[in-house]
Amino acid sequence: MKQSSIFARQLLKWFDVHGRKNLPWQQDRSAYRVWLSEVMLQQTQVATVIPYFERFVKHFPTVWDLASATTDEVMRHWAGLGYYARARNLHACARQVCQQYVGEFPDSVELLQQLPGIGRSTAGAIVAQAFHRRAVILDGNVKRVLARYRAISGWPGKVAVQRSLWALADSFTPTERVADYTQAIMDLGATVCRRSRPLCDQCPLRTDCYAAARGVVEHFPEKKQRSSLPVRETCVLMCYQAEKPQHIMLEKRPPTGIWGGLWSLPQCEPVQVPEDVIASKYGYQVRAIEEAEPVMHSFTHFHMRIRPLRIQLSGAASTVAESSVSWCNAVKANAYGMPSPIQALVSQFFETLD
DNA sequence: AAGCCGGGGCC
DNA sequence: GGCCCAGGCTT
Repeated sequence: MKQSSIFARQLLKWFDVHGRKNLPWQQDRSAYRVWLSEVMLQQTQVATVIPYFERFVKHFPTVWDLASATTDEVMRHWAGLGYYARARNLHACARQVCQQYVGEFPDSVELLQQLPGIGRSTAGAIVAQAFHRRAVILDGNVKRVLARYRAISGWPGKVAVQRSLWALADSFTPTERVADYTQAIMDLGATVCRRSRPLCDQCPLRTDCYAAARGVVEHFPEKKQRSSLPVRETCVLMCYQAEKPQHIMLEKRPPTGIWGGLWSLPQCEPVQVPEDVIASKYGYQVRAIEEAEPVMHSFTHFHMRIRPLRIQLSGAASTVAESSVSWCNAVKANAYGMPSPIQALVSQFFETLD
């Protein structure tokens, strides 16, 4: 038997036992309901979509109801789902279907794809699930299943990788039970062939899966390669008082996040006004600010451009009491656990003292 | 080809 | 707090 038919056969056998068959849009199937669910499910998880779908079909039972609604009314029912261009396209699509097709969705991928908000994969899903005609889908779940099954390397956003995945998807799509098949491969991707912690011991395709055979399932699909890491900018405040210039203000960072629990210099966003930050957060007035040369520091996922501001304070702290603040001098500096770039800046600060 | 849209789940 | 998600559209 051909490999391509083994794939569908094993998948459908699994679907008959473990597949999802009680989703709202699987009941009372019509092109309208399938289309609506597919658009809502673009980049949105099933559990999030369900209540929106039910409210939507209650208020707009047919494509005619949706087409004749106002934009505000449609947007109101979409509010909270995100990607609001989907709602605008949905409304435009409903109107076009009523005007151009007398309220009947066309049953071919080519015609469906010409409608707003319907791309290749959504068109395929509608054809397979609403019209029970053979059509190919390739959404995030299918991409993951296929990339692992055949160990397809490269990031799926690349055109060459997309072409390979579409070709694979096409070759595995059967001519019988296409509605169940498309649901099955999505269910497998969502529940077994998950992005993280896949349940390979429950997978019906395991014996023929290249990635599983090599023990590298979680290496697929590959992530987008970051050619240049993003650069974030922050200002560090090197605060000292004229009366005791040998001390610098340190602040203990929150226990979680970047540099969690370490001592560091107070920070602010480049868009903030340091004078305001110091007054409101630490209760000091500023006498003078001098900006030093920026320092670069690299993390795994981004670069940080640190702009040191040497700030002379005037007067004592007013009402604001910061328990997480400490005044550090050159002798005590070693006793503070500081991130290396901050450590370097603090040492540099003490070296430049008279 | 790459950026954008967005709220929510998950780690 | 980052990454990803039943993608499609724009530049």
